Amino acid sequence: MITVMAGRPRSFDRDAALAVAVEQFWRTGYDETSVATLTAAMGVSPPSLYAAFGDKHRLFEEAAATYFRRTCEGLDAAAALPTAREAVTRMLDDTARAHTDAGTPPGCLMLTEPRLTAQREELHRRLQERLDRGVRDGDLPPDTRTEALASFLVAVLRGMSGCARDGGTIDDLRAIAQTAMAAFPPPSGG
Amino acid sequence: MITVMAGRPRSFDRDAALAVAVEQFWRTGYDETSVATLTAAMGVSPPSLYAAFGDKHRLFEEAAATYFRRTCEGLDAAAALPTAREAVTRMLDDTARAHTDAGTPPGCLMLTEPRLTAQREELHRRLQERLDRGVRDGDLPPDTRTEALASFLVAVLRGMSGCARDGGTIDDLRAIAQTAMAAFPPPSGG
DNA sequence: CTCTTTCTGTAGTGACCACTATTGATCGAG
DNA sequence: CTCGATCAATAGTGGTCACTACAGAAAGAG
Repeated sequence: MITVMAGRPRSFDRDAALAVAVEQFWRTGYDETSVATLTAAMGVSPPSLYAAFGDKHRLFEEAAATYFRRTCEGLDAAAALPTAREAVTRMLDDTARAHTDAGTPPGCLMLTEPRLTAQREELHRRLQERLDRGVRDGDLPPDTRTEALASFLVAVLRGMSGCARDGGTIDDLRAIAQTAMAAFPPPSGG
Repeated sequence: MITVMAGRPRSFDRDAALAVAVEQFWRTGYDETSVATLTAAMGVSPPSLYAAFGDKHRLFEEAAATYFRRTCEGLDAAAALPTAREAVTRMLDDTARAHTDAGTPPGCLMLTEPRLTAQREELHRRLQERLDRGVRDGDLPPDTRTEALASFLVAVLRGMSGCARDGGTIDDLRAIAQTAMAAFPPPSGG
């Protein structure tokens, strides 16, 4: 079943426009990002935006999903490291870099936007899974409270994002990450 | 020099109205709190609000200062404990309770509101001062990186606030606090 | 009492919000 | 070419925003 495509084709790149929307929502959040600024930044008139993305809320959801997918790729790469400690260390260092990258807005959309609770829960779930694997692999003590440790790590990540939004540098964020790793269980028994 | 007070007196309690404004800003933040909801909650008409508090921005600043003053009282009480470890432990426990108290909005105004960067810097300064005192008192190792530790603690506090806003319970926040304390330097040497 | 001052409520200001009706342009199909 | 379909841009929709002009009410000073 192939849908027949007659009529005038779209004159802008939908993916490129969505990327611009991601950047806007990332920089100023959902509420502070108006449709007028979105259309201006995307180079698209309001009717075209609504035809292509539905409404502001659905555009945000699509933008947030895009952002989350990209974040998870980095997360999976870190999680693939041999031990939980290496995985978490890598994740924190990636975070320090990403949250202060000059080419993108400071901080993290997922960790800052109030309405993205579900994404943060998913992040927590993935973290805990990696920690549980560390327990199974024996590189974390068997009595490790993986859920509390995952909650702690999410809190630290959120704190790093907030620090970046407040103007913190990559070194500030690395100092937080390094200090946080002192709370990570040592490899040899707990 | 005494100012002569003629004219009709104010018909509402300014401090009580301010307390209501604190609660509103705390619950929904600066941008999401409209003057209309403020006047409704405070039981004051718009012109009275503007006569008593200036404008929305100044009302917010006054509300934030009130909130901050109250927070600092608890902070000072914790800081007065004998050792830095006790002080920080108490502060984290107070935070877990305050951020999930049923009588107030979840989380923390100072740690959530983007425009309150100065208050967070002041919090960081106070934390570092208490840690420095711990080093001087000898209950923290002399090589303790107090600035990084203070940044870490602010990050954890912010993470706890965010967790509370996402629906976390007091036990969730206590688990974060307890895990974070594992990163605190042990009392006897570094 | 009058006069002055300050508060109060009603009612509305222009600006911006998310969103859309309408019209005309531009494509593929035949 | 004509025709039908889908796009795009102009120009607005009602609603809400922070904020205020205005007029009447309530107090102290004399």
